[in-house]
Amino acid sequence: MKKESAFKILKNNNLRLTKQRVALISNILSDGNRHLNAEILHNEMIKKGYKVSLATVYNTLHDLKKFGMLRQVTVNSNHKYFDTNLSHHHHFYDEVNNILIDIPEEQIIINSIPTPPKNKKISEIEVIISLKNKHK
Amino acid sequence: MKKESAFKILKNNNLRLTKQRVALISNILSDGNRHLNAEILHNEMIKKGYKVSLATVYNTLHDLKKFGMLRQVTVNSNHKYFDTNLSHHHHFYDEVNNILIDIPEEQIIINSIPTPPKNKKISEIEVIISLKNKHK
DNA sequence: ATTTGTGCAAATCGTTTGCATCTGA
DNA sequence: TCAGATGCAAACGATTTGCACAAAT
Repeated sequence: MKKESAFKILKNNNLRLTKQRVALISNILSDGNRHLNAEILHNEMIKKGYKVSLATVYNTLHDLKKFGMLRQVTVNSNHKYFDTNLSHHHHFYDEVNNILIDIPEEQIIINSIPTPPKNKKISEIEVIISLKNKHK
Repeated sequence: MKKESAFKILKNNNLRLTKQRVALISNILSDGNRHLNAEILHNEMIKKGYKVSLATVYNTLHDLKKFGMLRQVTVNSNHKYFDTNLSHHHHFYDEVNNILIDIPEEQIIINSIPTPPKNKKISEIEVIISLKNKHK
């Protein structure tokens, strides 16, 4: 099942089914909604015994992003993640632990939106709610 | 007037009034709401004939951020700016030209906000509306 | 005189690239 | 067979650090 999706993704985009790509994609898709970056993913692969280079991890992440299989989320101020949750949604950003937490789209209702500048249109609305620890 | 604010900021935070810091802060504050980064600021200073090193620019930006005189904004996916507009507000992000445009807080009304996870509280809500060019 | 800041160059971090080699179609 | 992919190491851009020198208190 996991393998099948990896196959399909590669096939649909005329990418060769290399060992590395299949393994990477399977791993990315294997575990629900995740927020990962190249380093995390690379470490996971090594730990699981797959041999992949960091460069290939970057390539594959960018391929998947290009084909709309991953979304990229950046938060203040230093961290960049690829998000395997493709549904439109927002994020909590835990400032203390540096992790993102999904917020389903319907939990944030925006009632008023400014008009975009001339000749521009909205491509995406993203809400990031930063979190700090309670009390203190 | 500009100089005065620079003096005050430094004084209030026990920073020495060095030529470089005063010049940098004056420059940062001189021109309304801006979105700048170290490189931009450094170039401006050079162009205006002030001698400041890039390292000092970084130091000063971070000092000001620490003291709440600047806010840091990051957007997908590569650009990090220091925002001299301290009032709470949101941003358009022009994907084509890589620039930020302020949105006054009151122009975005959020009607429903999810409950933060246990033991966390909201420190900031940030909305980034990405823009692409119309038609096409 | 003492402490703090500055500037430079070297170091670091995450990411990208060039290129020789390998591999899937 | 051979275009496309991989892995490595070198290159890169943004930021940071270490240290000798300079300036502020």
